[in-house]
Amino acid sequence: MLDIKWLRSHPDEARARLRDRVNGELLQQLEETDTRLRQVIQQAESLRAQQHALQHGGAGPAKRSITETDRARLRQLAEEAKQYEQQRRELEEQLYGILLRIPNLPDASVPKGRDERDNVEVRRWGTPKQAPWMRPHWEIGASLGLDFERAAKVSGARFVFERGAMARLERALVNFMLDLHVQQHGYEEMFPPFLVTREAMTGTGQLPKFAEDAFRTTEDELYLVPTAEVPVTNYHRDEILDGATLPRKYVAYSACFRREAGSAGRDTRGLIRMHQFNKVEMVNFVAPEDSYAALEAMVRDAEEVLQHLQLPYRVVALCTGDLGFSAAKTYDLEVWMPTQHTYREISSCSNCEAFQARRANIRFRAHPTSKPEYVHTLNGSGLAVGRTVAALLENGQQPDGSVLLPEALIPYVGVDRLALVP
RNA sequence: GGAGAGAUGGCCGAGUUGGCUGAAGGCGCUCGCUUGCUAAGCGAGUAAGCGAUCAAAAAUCGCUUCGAGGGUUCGAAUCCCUCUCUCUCCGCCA
Repeated sequence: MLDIKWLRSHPDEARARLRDRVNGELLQQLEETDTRLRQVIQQAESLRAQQHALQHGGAGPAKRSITETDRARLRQLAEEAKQYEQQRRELEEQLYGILLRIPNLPDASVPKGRDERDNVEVRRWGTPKQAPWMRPHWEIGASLGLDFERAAKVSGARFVFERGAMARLERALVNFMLDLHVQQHGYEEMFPPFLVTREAMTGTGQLPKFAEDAFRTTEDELYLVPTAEVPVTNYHRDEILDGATLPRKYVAYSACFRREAGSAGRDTRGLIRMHQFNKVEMVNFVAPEDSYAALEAMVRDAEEVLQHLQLPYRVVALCTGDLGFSAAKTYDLEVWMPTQHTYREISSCSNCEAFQARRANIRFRAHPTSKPEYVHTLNGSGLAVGRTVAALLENGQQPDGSVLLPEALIPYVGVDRLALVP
């Protein structure tokens, strides 16, 4: 959510900076509603002030005895004030509804552009391999413990069973990533709930605009988390944090659930686009002046996972048109996929500035006596585990159909290669 | 799921015959003083949000907020209703 006061005083700048992200009509509606609301607020408050003046008769405590004429007048004032309050509530709701649908402002450093083709590559690491004999990960995986057919029988499309060493690899990756971030990068491990309320989903920006992407339980109106970002960011909802405790860096594993509405036909094979996948997520709460340095650090933290896994990748700065709803700036990490001859997203690290903090009401005091201000929140995958498995299979495959595992993973998996499941 | 108790400011905790309570007291925190360190002591201060005046800040004025929503009343932390959450006991369960 953007700051209404800022929008009020910078209508033209808002329009210009949001041009690639929102149509101008919404901003027009916002201005009109805001103007009407402020008129109504003034009228309602002046009526209340009159009421109080009559009750108190100047300074001091309220009068215990009130004359009949005053009482009649007060009754009338109360009635009028009630009507304005009603209008005020309605307008506030409207205004809030509009604000919740306006995406974040891109930072000045974000490249201008319409879609992913305008994203800017920042750097590369590792040497991509490709060879004619290499096979896509779902083919290699079929004999190594990836079972999509039975998953379809049990759960439908876009689910998977993993068996044996493959299942162990999945679990090993989670542990490896968590250990790395906790031991080397100073994160605190957190284990979050996988079902969250509508308020939590609104706090991070998944709702109200993207309801069709989420799985929802109908009885209780709880949502399956699409990412641990949702529970972990909302962990500090409605809190005023002590500035001395910033930055707070959390890392959490969670299963992630996404309906993938609108992506029919895309990435239908393999582990790339699932309804359920595992992810290790980093979340930072930082003071505003530190958030861009924190974003760079977070990207490096995610990159280090790929480096330990010996997976070639590149870092991409998303352009204004490709930015997610809540993000002011985002770097994607894209891992090399030999059989697709391209880099595929495996991590996304974003600085949301105060956008989520304003929605979720997360503030801090720089000093014990200073006014509360909104924190900046950041989140980044570190990494998406399913896609990491896919990348390991494709990049580590051998001509005999086995898969060599990177050194760093061997203690976690217990073997140095995935070989045929008998 | 059944029965009972509760929800007040950064924290703890008074206040339930409706008005003088935005809210006692304590802790914490900030500033100052004091004691040769530490600890302690003394004094002052210390909620948030919104609106108006203002170029802006500061300041001032006004409004709102005692879990949430609604009701009674000129007036509600205090009375009534609904909901949410927490705690205790019972049941069930990994």
